[in-house]
Amino acid sequence: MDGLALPVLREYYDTLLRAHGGQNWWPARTRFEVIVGAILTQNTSWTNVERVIVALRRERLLSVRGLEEISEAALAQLVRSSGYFRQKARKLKAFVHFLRTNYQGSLDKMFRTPTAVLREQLLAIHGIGPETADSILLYAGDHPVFVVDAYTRRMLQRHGHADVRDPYEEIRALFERSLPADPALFNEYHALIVHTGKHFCRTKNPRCSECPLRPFLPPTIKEMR
DNA sequence: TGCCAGGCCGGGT
DNA sequence: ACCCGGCATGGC
Repeated sequence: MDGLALPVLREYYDTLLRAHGGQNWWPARTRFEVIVGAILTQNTSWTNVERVIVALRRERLLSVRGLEEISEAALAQLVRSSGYFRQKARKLKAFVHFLRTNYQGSLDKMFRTPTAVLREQLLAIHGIGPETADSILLYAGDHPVFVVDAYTRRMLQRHGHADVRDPYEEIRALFERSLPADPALFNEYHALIVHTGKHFCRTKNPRCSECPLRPFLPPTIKEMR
């Protein structure tokens, strides 16, 4: 992948927006809930996460204090249905510990930190990798970073713009230099990619013929004959 | 019934 | 700098 912007990424966005309309993501009531959801949904379907969010809300645990006061073992049981539950309990604990230690438990203070600095801090937390860090920055903090996930990679790969093994940072840089640095745009674009991916690009039963981006696909071998 | 889902870590080359 | 096994539940 070279260092050039890809104007076609703007066309994809326009096309997806026309086809599906605004997605109004991320499904969450508060910034803290966004962060919890971002951690819980790692390699896990959102339906498995939703039950946990509901349970945590019922237990009044969707707050920094709440997660600080419950034991890790008890938390693990509550997040069970989101999978990797011991790992995720530890990760949630690690995040609130970070927030308390560095920002007195205040998301306001945390998100006032310059984007690049905060991104590095988030990446240093156990359980927060590039996608989770960027989801937190964009969807909870309204910072202008593009979130790259499995759907994003699949889309670029199918259209011949990237390889599966391209590093996360390169994919992110590609989007960020091809688009204006607008959090609302990045937010909507990523939501549209996920929405489109879920409906048309599943490994099983792909309905690619109905995908709005189909006109942009390179011809298959069969079609070239 | 196996495969998959909005990743990340730690240890090994 | 990559590569890989482990982590775990619920839906189809």
